[in-house]
Amino acid sequence: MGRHSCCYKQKLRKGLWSPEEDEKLLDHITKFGHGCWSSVPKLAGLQRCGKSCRLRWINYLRPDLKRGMFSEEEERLIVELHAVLGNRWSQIASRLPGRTDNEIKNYWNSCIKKRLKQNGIDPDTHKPLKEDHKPAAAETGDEPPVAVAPSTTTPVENSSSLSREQPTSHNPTPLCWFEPTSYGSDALIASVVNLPREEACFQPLQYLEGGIGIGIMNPSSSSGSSVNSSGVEMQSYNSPLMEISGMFPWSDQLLLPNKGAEIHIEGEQENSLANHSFEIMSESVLTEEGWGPTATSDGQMDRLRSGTVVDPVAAAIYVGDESTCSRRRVEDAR
DNA sequence: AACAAGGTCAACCGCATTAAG
DNA sequence: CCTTAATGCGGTTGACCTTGT
Repeated sequence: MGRHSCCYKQKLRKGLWSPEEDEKLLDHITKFGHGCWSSVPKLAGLQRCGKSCRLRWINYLRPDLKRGMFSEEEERLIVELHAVLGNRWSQIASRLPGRTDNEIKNYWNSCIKKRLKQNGIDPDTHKPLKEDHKPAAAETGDEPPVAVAPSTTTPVENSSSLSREQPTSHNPTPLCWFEPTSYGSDALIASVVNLPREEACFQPLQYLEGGIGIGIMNPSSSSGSSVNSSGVEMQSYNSPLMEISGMFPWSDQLLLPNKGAEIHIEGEQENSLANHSFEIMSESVLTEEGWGPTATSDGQMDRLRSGTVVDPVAAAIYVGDESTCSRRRVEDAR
């Protein structure tokens, strides 16, 4: 255990990669693929250990890397995912196409962390810092606000410091979101979901385990509201089942090539139970074959497939045993 | 121009997990 | 089941760069 055996070998280069080394590695992997990493340096003619080659490929040479500055949307996503996942950089990276875990980790440590602190947010807990730790207003001055995970913000912060766009007909105001029952729990992970009433768009979250659930809540299943520790109004739902919901197990075709598969809820907004429909946007991903037998109840899947009509007061992507999921709706303060 | 301080980021280290024999 | 090798991940380091004095 412990150290990789190749680390003991002599005459292995360390440190920065030269352009020649990059070329050799790129050429080799382009032609033959990496296969077993420990054999790559020998086959590619490099005086490096396999581990070093792997890292160089993943973090620098891979052709699908995006590079360049992080967009505002990427930054917001990182903050939101970090609020749920903590320092699981590889899982966060899997949600940002073209970005590496190392890149995100560096960006977090050098930029986001600092800005969250300046905004009075503890980057570790994603909760407001204590009053005496907050910087003076003058100190927070010119830095643009960083997006804050919704589950951690107070209503005041929602209206003042979030860098979300203003609602328009194409970009409606997020109605609500969900909080996980506890960080690190797989029971419910949906805090990254903002639900525009008119045009909810979800992306399956690769890090979830067990499956993906899609559901729509009916206000009639609400058991009442309460105010959480951050002062955010929470709506509780008693019913273990939503009006329409289903659990779909992860499968390779869902996870690997189509991380960005989308599920839309679309339709005109009216206050009736008959004005919204599901549409599976990527049939190649969420094929019927790919849907598992663990649907919550008979009939619901058929309705979902055919684009059924419901009132999406709220929706969530969650995982695990549905019966253990406590779903909470957070009213948008705006 | 020279230096110091702070920031950035590529790469390494060491541990945990997984796979193979 | 045990051992060992391979792989993956997060934390850390240090070289290089930028900015301020």
